[in-house]
Amino acid sequence: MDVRTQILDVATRRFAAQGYGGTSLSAIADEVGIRKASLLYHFPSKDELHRSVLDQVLSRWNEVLPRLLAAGSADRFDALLHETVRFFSEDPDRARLILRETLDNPVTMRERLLVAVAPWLQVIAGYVRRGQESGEVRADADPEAYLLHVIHLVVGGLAISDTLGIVLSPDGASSDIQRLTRELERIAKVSLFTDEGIERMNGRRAAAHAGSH
Amino acid sequence: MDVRTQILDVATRRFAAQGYGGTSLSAIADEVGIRKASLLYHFPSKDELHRSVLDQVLSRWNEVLPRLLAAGSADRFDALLHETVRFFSEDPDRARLILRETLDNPVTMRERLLVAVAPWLQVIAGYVRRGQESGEVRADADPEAYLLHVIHLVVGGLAISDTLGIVLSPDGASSDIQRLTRELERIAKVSLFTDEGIERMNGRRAAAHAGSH
DNA sequence: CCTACCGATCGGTAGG
DNA sequence: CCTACCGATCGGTAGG
Repeated sequence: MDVRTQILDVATRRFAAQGYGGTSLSAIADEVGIRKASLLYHFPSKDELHRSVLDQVLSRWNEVLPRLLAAGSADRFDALLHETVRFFSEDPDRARLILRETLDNPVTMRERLLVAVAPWLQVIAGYVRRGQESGEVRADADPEAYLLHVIHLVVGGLAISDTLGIVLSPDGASSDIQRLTRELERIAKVSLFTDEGIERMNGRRAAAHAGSH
Repeated sequence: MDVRTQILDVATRRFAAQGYGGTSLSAIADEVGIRKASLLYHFPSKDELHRSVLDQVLSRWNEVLPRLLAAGSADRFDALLHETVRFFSEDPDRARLILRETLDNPVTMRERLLVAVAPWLQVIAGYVRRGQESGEVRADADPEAYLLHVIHLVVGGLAISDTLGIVLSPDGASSDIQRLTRELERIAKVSLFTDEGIERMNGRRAAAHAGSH
């Protein structure tokens, strides 16, 4: 692995764990095994390094998302939710970085959200509204507000999942994360769909499975 | 207002906004209008000041919570949820401080949660289980995991509520926070109670209101 | 509550 | 990728 990638990896972990202000360039350089001055040859400033770390995380997500939206399967919501959970639980540092950035630089993050999140949020909200017309989605749900809460539930929840897990079993079993994510998906689904909608969704999935055998 | 209280107020706001590492003692002292050395007369170290800020926030919450649990009204859950939302939306810095502490010092926060949160979480989880037996609460809900998600939904959601709100309406209307909290309470309730449970709850509330007139 | 000062560490530069 | 070094700022102390 080349030095640049090593620096990005270490910096991602450190920024996620201790934040921008709590991480020094020397600490990153030490862990990589080079001098601070050498790090500043690859990234001209601490700010540039931080930007690169964020860009890397967000671009990975921008690769995954359009593929999910384009899939267009019958139970699109199910797949979208599950893949989002998988993406952030695969590496919780992604979630921690986004959460930290939202706390540290709310103004910058607001602009980024407006550009990167708002458009496809409107698209999914459109699906939700169509679901309300057909009776599959609860009539009293607020599509945009609901989606924002679910995104936050996933991103924020996985950012602090190990801390939440400890309350379930003080010895810290790894099964706690599973228990938390299963309940998270239950909350997200049951607060969106009507009983009729859930039945229809299960019916479609059973049909799809039967057809593929 | 005495100097000590002024220092605590300014420090609370700064720690919530920029975190521990991103806040300097000089910056706090400047805003209060004293010298850094004078600040260190009232609080012997930055760490002590930080501890005092956290203690102040958590002790306020420990005043409110037992009163809510002791109330023992029929729709206890409704009141508990609503008051928790009110407490943190009254001053979102409380939520930001707790969220930051969870990210910065997960080990310390885990111990604190085990001591301060786990006991009464078990109590409320007991209520939820009784609700499952009587059919008011959904049978497939995981009481402890559910409660942790709702706590996170409230605390984390209010910590970043202004950032989430901007996606709803780019000009940033204050009504967005209302829209978000209303949807938050809807998600929390509908994912916990069965339709029968909600009907019973509304019935009880109507009866209570009629009785009080 | 102040002035004056401390060593340590910060991000960053010069020059090789 | 290194050594050597910069000014600025950090948390904290001495002494009044």
